[in-house]
Amino acid sequence: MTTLGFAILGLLARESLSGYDVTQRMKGRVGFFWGAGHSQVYPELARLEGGGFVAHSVVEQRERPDKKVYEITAAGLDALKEWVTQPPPRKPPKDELTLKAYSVWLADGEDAARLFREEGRRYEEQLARYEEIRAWMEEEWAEHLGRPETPQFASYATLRRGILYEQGNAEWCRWLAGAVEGKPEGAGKPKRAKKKGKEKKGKKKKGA
Amino acid sequence: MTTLGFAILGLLARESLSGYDVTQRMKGRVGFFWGAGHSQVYPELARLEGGGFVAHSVVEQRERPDKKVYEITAAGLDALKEWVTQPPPRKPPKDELTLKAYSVWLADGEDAARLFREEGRRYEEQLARYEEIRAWMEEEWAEHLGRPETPQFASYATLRRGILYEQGNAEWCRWLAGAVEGKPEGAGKPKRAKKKGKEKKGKKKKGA
DNA sequence: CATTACATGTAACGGGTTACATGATTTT
DNA sequence: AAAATCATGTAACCCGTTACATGTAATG
Repeated sequence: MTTLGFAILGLLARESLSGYDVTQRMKGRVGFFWGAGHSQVYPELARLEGGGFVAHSVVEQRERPDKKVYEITAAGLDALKEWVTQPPPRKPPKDELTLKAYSVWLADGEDAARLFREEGRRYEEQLARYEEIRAWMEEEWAEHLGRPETPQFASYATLRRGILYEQGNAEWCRWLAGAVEGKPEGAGKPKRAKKKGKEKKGKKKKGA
Repeated sequence: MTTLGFAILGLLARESLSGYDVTQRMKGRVGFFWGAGHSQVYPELARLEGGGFVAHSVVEQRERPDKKVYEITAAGLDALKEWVTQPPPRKPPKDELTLKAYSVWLADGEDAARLFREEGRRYEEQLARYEEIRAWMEEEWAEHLGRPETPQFASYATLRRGILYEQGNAEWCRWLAGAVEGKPEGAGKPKRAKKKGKEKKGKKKKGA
């Protein structure tokens, strides 16, 4: 069973959904950090059904295409419960922005400052959206949030993870943007019309 | 050009390396959050060479296999500089632990608390390792850390990103472990019939 | 009249992981 | 003698993204 399978089971454990609906939640990835397109969802649902973890019933609709509504089975619930408390394989986080930071010493200071200021702003925007949802949850779901056996509590937990994540990113971007600002010359500032004649190298790279 | 290619160029911009050496840095992923095995590195180096971004020279060694030492070219440096300040495609973070949290309402409270306490401990361990490196850098590289044009500064920047990341994870795990602790048993349904043995008693004590 | 939403699939491609393959030297 | 380190590659497979493919019905 793949992680995507458990992601889908996690949705179906809360409510029965069509493949289309599952795809919508996966796109929005609100609350839980995983994603998938419909081209992954439909085959995975078929696989889950083949394994007996879900079952579908066709719902006929007037003036709309018929849809298959998937429901989690007892076996599916068992598998999901088992999986939840199993420690996940920890894989190194891959973050392209951090990778860029690793080579930021080669870039022009203003260009770099612009990048990290911009990215920081986006993280802050996402953070603001999360904080809104959080406020809504804390008001609307007040009774559930002390009860870890409710799906509302679980949603709140993933949201808090998201908030910490965006906060960390935003803070780091702000710091880095400030640090590289006003950095002395770099490469290709003026529309690459002409090459820089100046070299700032005090050090030289080795190699043959 | 792929992200992996830029990751390798980022290493070679600092020092010339053999494929084996590149693989070692990629495994350790210290400082910069990307990873790759040797089966990815060797073909990618060949592709980079085909594109004129790197060049190799064979270094013969007595009592050791010969090695190809790769050096970044001027074209490679240009491509890397160009890439550094380009905004990366932001893709939804995929985190399996957070996905588990989304379904934590189905799990037994003690099992869940154990998982998140354990994971939290690992994040704290990684954090401690990073803080050590940080202290070392701040002492050893004191002069470089105010100079964004040095590779040392860039390494320090990625380290700070790592510290924030681990802090966020650790804090979240601690909070969640506390919140699910003492959760009433049998959340969705009585469990115990399908447990594959009760090994939970012996809590692997590996303290020393 | 055109676009978006609803609704479900398959196919091609690319990147990443694991396994296959070889071989010398140093350490345990 | 066995295992780890140095050193370089290829092949198979899995997962995820993008594109191909089809069709109705609200909405603007």
